[in-house]
Amino acid sequence: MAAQTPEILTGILHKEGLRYTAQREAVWDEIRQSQEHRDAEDIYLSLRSTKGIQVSRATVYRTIDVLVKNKLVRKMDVGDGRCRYEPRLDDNHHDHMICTETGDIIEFFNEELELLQEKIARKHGYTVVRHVHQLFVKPIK
Amino acid sequence: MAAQTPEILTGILHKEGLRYTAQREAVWDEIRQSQEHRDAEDIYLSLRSTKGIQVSRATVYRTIDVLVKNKLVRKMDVGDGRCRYEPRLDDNHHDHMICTETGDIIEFFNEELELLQEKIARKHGYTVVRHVHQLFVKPIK
DNA sequence: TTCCCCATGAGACTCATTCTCAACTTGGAG
DNA sequence: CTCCAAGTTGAGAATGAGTCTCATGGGGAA
Repeated sequence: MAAQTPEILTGILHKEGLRYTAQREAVWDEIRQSQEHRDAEDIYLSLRSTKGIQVSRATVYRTIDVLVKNKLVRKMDVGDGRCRYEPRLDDNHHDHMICTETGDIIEFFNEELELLQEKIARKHGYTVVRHVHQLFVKPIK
Repeated sequence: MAAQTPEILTGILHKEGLRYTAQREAVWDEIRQSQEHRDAEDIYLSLRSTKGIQVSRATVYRTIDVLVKNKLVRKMDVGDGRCRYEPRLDDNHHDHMICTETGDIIEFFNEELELLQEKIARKHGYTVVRHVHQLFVKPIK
């Protein structure tokens, strides 16, 4: 699976008529190697400072767009003005729980919940295209 | 109920140590009288152009903050860069369904869903403080 | 090698929202 | 009634994430 990773990116870039460049690879690697839910500035700074890779904010954003469009990366808007990104490789759908005290982001998935959403939409004559579901929670003492 | 409305605002302002001003009343009236999910610019322009009330953007935002804090208004982030506001008077909690084709916003409430969320949070040692749940939907043909 | 188109970076730009600060009100104290 | 300290306001500057521009840089095909 890990061995396939580069091909996943090249395949997508090819499909989009885009070239495989060092910057695009670096951005994808940076997101892929992290389990965190990071914002664009984080990714940009990490590439630059920590890894010393020459890349611009514009390229980071542009590359992320491609990755999101092709489902290699999930984009989430926590409502604080900065979007977070997480790798979506071998990804099973899940939603997020955000701890209001620590900022921790916990992933969760519940089949029943998914079915219920579709059921609700249908009741109104719709079908669910996508959804945003975030639980802002606090620890039980 | 309608007769109580002014007192609701004065009470809240008093509790917050704020004065009851024409601008604050106008902003609350504007939001209260509408069933729509409107953005700040909408509210601002409506107050100015349509009703000819002298008010600034800063005051609109400042007043909305107070109203949101005191649960007279609900703030929702649809993810398109502008927050929407809706009155919360006599409000029963509900979530939103956004039609991806028309932009229509439909409200819904489902008890089972609410319980399920709390159950999920508890499973992780948390309790739900608030949540964001938006279904992006399209009509069934 | 040449040509052409794609890719990139720096910085300008957008746009919602927040902040600043001087001018204005106002509720009370006296 | 008058005055003052404190709360309010508006205009516009500032902020900040994200997007756009455009001149420069490469890379691949013939």
